[in-house]
Amino acid sequence: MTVEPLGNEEPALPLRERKKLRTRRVLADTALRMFLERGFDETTLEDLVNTVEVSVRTFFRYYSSKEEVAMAAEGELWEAYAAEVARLRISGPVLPRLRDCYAHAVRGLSEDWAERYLATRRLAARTPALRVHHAGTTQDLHERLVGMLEDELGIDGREDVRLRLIGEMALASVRYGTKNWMRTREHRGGSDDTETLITEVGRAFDALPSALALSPDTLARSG
Amino acid sequence: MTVEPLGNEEPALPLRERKKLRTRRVLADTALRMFLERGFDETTLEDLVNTVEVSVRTFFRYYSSKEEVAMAAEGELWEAYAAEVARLRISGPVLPRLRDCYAHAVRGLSEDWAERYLATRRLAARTPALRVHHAGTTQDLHERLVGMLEDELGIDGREDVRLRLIGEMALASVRYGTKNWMRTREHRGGSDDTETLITEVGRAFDALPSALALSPDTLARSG
DNA sequence: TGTATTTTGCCAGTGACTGGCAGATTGGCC
DNA sequence: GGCCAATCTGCCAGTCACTGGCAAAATACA
Repeated sequence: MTVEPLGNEEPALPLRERKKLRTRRVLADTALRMFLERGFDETTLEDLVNTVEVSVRTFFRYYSSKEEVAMAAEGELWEAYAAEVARLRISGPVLPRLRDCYAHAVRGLSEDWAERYLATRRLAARTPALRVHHAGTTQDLHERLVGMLEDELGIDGREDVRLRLIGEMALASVRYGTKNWMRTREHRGGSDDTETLITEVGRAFDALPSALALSPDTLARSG
Repeated sequence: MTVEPLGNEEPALPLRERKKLRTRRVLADTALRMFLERGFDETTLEDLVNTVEVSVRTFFRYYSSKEEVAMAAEGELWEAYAAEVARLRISGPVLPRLRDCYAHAVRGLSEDWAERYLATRRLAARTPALRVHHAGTTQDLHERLVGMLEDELGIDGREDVRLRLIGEMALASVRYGTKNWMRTREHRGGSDDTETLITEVGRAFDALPSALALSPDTLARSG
């Protein structure tokens, strides 16, 4: 493998684990770069594994599909977000807690994550297959989050849809916050991407109640 | 093709068109039946086209993927829904209009649609590939609906997210209304499925404002 | 009945993905 | 350092979804 070491991180892990982590990372980075350069559909899996110098069989031991390796950065975010919500003990309003979980999750990711994520989402925006994959993983995340919250709060979703609606709101906030973040980064490559993303998503979260309250004429049941 | 005529419908259409419509329909019906019996992954496309007695090449002139033919009933619904919203001229509250569009769309579908749709959703519930496809088409529908509404209302989504939130609300209502409908039909095969579906989705629509209003403690920004 | 247009079937190919098995690499133990 | 067990990797052969091209069949229309 033509890879230089990634520097000092987790010297506690055994060699084998570090090597696996590195392969996983190189696969995702190389895939993202190649997909951005040549296009997702135009780049075959064989192109990728030849570049990284692993076999096709090995690739599928790290990622379950071509789409998954392309969206690896988003996968990291969803995992971190779900992990934050999993360790949540709730008392009080749910929505701001979900907002904080998102912020914590993003801050816990590696330093260059934001840049990779921006590139990932730009790629997905112009690749139908990745948009579908994105929609699927987002839906799965929603199910996981709501399921965990229902367990934690002892709520039966069959009878009370409010929690599910809050889940939709939270995901909508993440969606539109991220969309705005991408827009701000559209014409200028800025630093401090991570905090900007958190700010934008947090803004979308905070704007939710007022946005809903501000449109009684459009939201109200009958005028 | 071992197919009996479907009876008296649209005698105005030329023979060729009727034949195409019938092939399209037989493909979807047969696919749904085979997928339900043997499972989606276990049924190959070749199994399907052998049963219907068309070539693989012909299949792909009617449906763009194995997933699409499985979800054909949902595709009809999305098309009808989008068409209703397209012809909408808005003055007043948006959400109830979207609810009515949905009801009109469902009522305009063929008589046995509800049964096929129920079977389709049950199949999707146990088939990961179809859940992903469902998430993708739902996302696409959302984009289409919001785009049309923005054009109609002259709203720029970059500045005003409220319309997009209303779109999310509408789709959430359709989701949970449909889920409840599936639940009511779970243990008893009932007739009048179409009106029951409309009722359930309408109930979800109508419950939205109160559901949001009823949970100030969980929705409010800070207590 | 003849002709133009559309639809279909066949063929050969690409590319994503998988199971099985042999060989290489690593971790733990002496 | 050397050895065994566990794990990881690469190769092979195969399945299946999906596609372009071209010739044959079916249909519309005169």
